Amino acid sequence: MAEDATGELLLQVARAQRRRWREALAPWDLSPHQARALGVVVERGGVRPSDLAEALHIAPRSATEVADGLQERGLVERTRDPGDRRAVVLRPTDEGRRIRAEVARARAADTEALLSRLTPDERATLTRLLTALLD
Amino acid sequence: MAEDATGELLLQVARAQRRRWREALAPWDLSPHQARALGVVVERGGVRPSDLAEALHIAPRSATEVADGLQERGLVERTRDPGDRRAVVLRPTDEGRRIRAEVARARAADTEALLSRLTPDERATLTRLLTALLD
DNA sequence: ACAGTTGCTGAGGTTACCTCATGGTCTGGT
DNA sequence: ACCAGACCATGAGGTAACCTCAGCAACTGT
Repeated sequence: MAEDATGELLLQVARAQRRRWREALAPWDLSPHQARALGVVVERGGVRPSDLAEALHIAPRSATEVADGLQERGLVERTRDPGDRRAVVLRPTDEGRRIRAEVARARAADTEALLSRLTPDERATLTRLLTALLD
Repeated sequence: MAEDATGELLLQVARAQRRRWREALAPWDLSPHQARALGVVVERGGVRPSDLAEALHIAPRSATEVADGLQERGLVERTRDPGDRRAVVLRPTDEGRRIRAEVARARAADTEALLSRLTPDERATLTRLLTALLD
């Protein structure tokens, strides 16, 4: 029962971080999922909905809806793939790139605030241990 | 940007653990949320829906529905609070206690499998660091 | 050249939340 | 001893984020 607490702790810390992130995202009225999707679109420059679905681990059909949401907010636009006229390519708008940069900054600051409780040494150790847990 | 990876890692590890847990729960056809609710009911012996809501961080109305789900499966039963005739008390059935014990065992084994990659020393260190992150 | 596959999306369903309204019950001040 | 106001659970009805299935257009291998 005592050692069980480590797993519980892990989830608790992750939950706290996710909650803080959700709050940090509020100013832009984006869900964590939308923010993540926007990140994928900006990073890759142009993504097909089906590839976005794979990146987000959702069904292809659902990526259409995520794209709808971002398009409504003017953060991405749908363009045609010249090499395949069936396909749609989601591209970030200037506004999308701008917002994504702001979100990334807020997110980094948030993580920094959390990890500032640890010394640089402890941080390195934590990174090492977590990496070991991931295979 | 490099230190950013620690926060990312934390979420990744937690996500992996949650995924494994969800899979471990499949044999009983319980959602993580339901398993958690069953745990609360069994641990406390008897809970009012509003208290369950607080424990699960959901609205009181939603606790009624979680209770419905567990009651349908015969894992909890609704009884009246003799001291307050407005109130309902959710109590575990024998089956509920049995399933909860099995789930707890599976969950412990699962956590153990994850943490077995670390030495006892590393585990203690991880626990210490995570605790520090939680205030 | 056409049968089968692929890419997106409309239609419609499920799940897990939510708020608001209602009816029964408790409680503190007078 | 009363009753105004708070409180408990739940019915009714709504929303967001998923899902599957069907359909249309466009691509591809033989």
